[in-house]
Amino acid sequence: MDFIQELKTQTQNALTDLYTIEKVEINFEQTNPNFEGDFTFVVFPYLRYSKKKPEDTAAEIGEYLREKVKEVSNYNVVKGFLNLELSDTYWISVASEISNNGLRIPALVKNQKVVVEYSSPNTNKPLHLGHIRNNVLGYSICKILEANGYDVIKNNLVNDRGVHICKSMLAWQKWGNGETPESSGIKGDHLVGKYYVEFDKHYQKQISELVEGGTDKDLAKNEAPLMKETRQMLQQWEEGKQEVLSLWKKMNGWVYDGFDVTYNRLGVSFDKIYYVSDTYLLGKELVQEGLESGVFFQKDDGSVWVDLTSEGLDEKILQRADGTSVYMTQDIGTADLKFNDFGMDKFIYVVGNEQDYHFKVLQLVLKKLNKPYADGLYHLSYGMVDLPEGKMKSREGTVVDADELMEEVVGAAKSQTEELGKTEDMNEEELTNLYETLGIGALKYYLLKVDAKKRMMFDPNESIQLQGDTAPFIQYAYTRIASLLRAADSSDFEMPDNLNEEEKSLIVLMNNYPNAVHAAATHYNPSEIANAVYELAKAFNKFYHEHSILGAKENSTKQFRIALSKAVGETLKHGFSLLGIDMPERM
RNA sequence: GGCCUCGUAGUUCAAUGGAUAGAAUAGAAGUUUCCUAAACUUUAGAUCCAGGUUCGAUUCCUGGCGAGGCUACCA
Repeated sequence: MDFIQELKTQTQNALTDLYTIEKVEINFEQTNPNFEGDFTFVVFPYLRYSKKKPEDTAAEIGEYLREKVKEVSNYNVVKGFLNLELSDTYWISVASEISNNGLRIPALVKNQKVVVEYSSPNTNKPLHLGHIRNNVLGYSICKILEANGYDVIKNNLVNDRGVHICKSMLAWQKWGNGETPESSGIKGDHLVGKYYVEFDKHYQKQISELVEGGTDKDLAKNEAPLMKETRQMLQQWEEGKQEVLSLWKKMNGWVYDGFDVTYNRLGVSFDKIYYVSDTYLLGKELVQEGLESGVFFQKDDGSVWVDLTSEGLDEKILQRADGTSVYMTQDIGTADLKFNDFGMDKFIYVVGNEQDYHFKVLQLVLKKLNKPYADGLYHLSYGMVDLPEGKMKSREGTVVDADELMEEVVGAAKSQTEELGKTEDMNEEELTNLYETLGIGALKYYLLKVDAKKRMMFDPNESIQLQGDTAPFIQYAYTRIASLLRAADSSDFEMPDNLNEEEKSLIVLMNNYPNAVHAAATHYNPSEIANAVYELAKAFNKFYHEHSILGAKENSTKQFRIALSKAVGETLKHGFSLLGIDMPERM
C-alpha cells in the first residue's frame, strides 16, 4: 500500500522535475493483462505540459522512475501508456508480508458508529426471495463495514402492526378452527401467511359480488364487509382491546418462531430489534416542532405537509387531517429514536429501490428539521429480483418462498455431492453441515455477486448450479488448500528464488484484496468482494493445475508454495466471511 | 403526463473516462498412471439507435426507441 504512495510521490517528482507540473492527482491502474507490466501510468493528460509525443513523455517518466524507485525493474511504453514492471523481489516481499503478518485491512475510519437497518419484514406472511436479497445484502454490508473499522449495529425494524396483520387475524378467527403451528405441523409464519391468503380469497369474492351489484370498484374495496371488519379490528387494537391484543400477540409469536428458523438457516442476526407497534406513534412531536418553526405547513383541513417543490420534488403529507401519522411520520420518529439510542454517525437503510423517493424525502425533511444526523442517512437502494417468467407477484402465486428455496438449494448440493462420491467417509452431521454450507453459500453468492443497486434475474435452475462463478467453485479451491495444509508438515514462509506467472498473479490479487474491501464499503457493494474472491480462486485453480506444490523439486519452492496457498486460503475465507458465507474444510 | 433507474456475447453478469470490452453458462474440441476433474486448456460469440463533449466514451451530455419503478391522507 505504502509502496503505491511512494510510487505516486516519485511520479509527482518526475512531473515536476521534467515538466514543472505542479501538484496533480496521480493515478495508477493495474496493467491490462494483455500487456507486459504491473502498474500503468497514463500520460495523455500531461502532454500539453511536456509538449512531446506520448511515447517520449512516457519513456522519460519511466526512465526517471526506474532510476529513483528500486522496486521498478523495468518499463515499457505503448502509445501513451507507461507500463511499469516491478521486480520479483518486490512481489516476494509482499507475499512474505501477507504470509507472516496475516491479512491486514487498514481501517477506513475510526470511532464511527453506523446503524444498518435491514430485513424489516411484515409479520403477516413468510419471507420470500426478495427478503433473502435484502437480508443477505444487509448482513454482508454490516460485515464489510466492520472490516473497515466501523462500529456496526445490525438493526431490524419489524412491522408487527397494521391492516395486513389484522387481515390474517380476522381470517384465522373466522376459518381457522383454532389451528396452530403445533396442531397443523405448519411453520408459524407460513400458517399466518396461509390465513392472509385465505382472507384475500374471500375479500376478492366480496369485491366482485359488490361490483356485479353495480358498485364502483374502488368503493367496493372499501365497502366490502371483510374490509370493514378489518378496520374495526385495527381500531380495537389501537384501543387496546384485550381479546384482539392477545390474538395479535399469539399470531405474531408464531411468526417470530418461524422467522427465527429462516434467519438462522440464512445465517443472519441482529443487535437491536425495533417493533413498529412501539414506534408507530413517534414522530408527531417532531412534526409539531417543524410546524412551529415554519418548515412545515398546515392545510385548511388540518393536515400537515412539507413543501419540497424547491428541491425538485412535490408536496408531501406528514400528518393526516385526523391527526394520525403516516409512514413518513413514523420514519422521522424512528430516525430520532435511533439517534437517541446510539448517537450514530451514519445510518443505513437497506430497502428496495421502489422507495427511492421516500428516502429522498425523509432525508430532506430531517435536514429541514435541522437534525444533526440528517447527512448520515444513506438509503442502500437495491434492485428488485425478477424471475425468468417476469416479476414476482404474490397475488399470482409467483413468489419464491425463502424456506422452500433454501431447502431446494441444499437438496441440490446434497445430490451433487453424493454423485461425486468424495465424501463417503464423512458422518451424518458433517454431511448435513456440508450440504448447508454449499447450498446456502451458493444461494447467497448468487445474490451477492451482482451489483446491489441493480435489478437482477433469479433463475432457480441456475442458482442450484454449482460450477463456474459460484460459491462452491470458491469453496472447492479453499478445500484444496485445506487438504494441502493437512498434508504439509509446515507452512512457514520461505523465500523462493523467483516467481512463476501463476504465483505472481496470486500475490498481485492478494495484494489488491484490501482495496476491494475498501471499495465494497465505500460503494456499499458486496459484489466487489465476490468478484475479488472469485478471481483469486480462479487463479489458484490454475496455479494448482500448472504446478506441483507438495511435490516441488526444491524444498524452498515447496515451502513457499505452501505458505502462499495458505495465504490464499485465508484470503478466500476472509472474503467469504464478509459475504456471510461459510467455508467447508472438505467437499 | 411528470420524476427516477436500466439497455453489453444466445443467456446471466463484469469493466475509478483509457490500450485489443472481461467472466460464467449454453455450443464446439481437448486434459486424469500426478497434491480433490465441483477443476484445467483451446475455440466461436456483444456495447439499443443518432448526435455531442474529449487526445480517448460501454462509461459523461442531448434526443429517440425499449424495459422497470415511483407518482396514496398504504407500509
